[in-house]
Amino acid sequence: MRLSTKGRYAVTAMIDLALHDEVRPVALTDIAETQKISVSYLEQLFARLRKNRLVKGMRGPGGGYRLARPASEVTIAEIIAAVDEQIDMTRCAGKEDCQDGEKCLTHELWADLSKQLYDFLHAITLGQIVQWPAVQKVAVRQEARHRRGVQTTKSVA
Amino acid sequence: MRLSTKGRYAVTAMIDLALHDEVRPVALTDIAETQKISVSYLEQLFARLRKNRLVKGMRGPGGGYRLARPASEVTIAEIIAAVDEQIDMTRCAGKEDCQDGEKCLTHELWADLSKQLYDFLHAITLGQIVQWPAVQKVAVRQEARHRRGVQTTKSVA
DNA sequence: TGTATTTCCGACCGAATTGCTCAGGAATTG
DNA sequence: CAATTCCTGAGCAATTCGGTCGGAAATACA
Repeated sequence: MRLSTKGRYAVTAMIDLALHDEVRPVALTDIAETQKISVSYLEQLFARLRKNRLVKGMRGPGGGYRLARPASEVTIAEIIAAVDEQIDMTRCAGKEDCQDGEKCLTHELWADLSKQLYDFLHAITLGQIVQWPAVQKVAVRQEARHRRGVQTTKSVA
Repeated sequence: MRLSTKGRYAVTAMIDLALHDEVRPVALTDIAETQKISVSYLEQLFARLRKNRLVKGMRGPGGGYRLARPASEVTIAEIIAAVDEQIDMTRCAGKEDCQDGEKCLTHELWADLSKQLYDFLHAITLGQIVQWPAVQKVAVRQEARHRRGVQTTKSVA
């Protein structure tokens, strides 16, 4: 269980989807704008999210991404694990007896601690988060902006 | 709150200290051996741990590192925060109104989620971890090895 | 049918971080 | 004085982060 800006971007993007789910698909350009990161980078993240069946992509005009499952069934731990795509982590995982023929302290300990962390993040779903007051507040504001048809990017050809 | 191998090394090393505290200082060479990482890298980590008053260094033969406080008063969150030494994280922290004059969704949301994670890790102390069965088991084995004076590294010149 | 939109896909790239090496200085023990 | 161990700093290869570019495939709509 690793945790960096990558996971943060992914989680925030998923919240974005959860907020507008049932309304319309969310295009990556929208997310890129609100999150202030590039579309191409988001594409890489969403490729992994799609591979892990967390989102569904819909092409063409008016297209975008949707949650593949109800928000109440998607957990933070899943999202972070999907984009991290880590392989080994413990350096001695299975391949050799790292210390004296048995598992090392690092192995045992971190497995335990990591599991606790995972369980903690696995208990938090997108459905819960969209209910948080802070999120609700911003969501309403964003939706209002969208309905007004505001274009923050310059509409140059 | 970031979480990578760096934090993992630091936490595991601190556990090592907690296990042998009250007995003797632990030299970095010992930790480097059990964790299979270089002494110099550990020195860098411990420089930060020392700066954050989590450990005390004792020079000279028989020296090493000790916990600066009782194990029951040192939390995982502190350790990780000490070695991460992160600066900004949110890209828009304070310096500008990132969206429409108010804080952005990313900001609000991640602040909340990150705080929950921090609280969770702040509730786990080194004192608790050394009581875990898995840790106890390995600790006894390690201590036995140490008393026998076993040299796991080849004793070549 | 054509055109705009938007997901997909792959290659490549600069900057930061990770983990390490080397070289030496400062304190402490004996 | 000599060995040990912390302490400091410079530098370096590999990886990851976040991004750029160029295009292909699907879809909506005129």
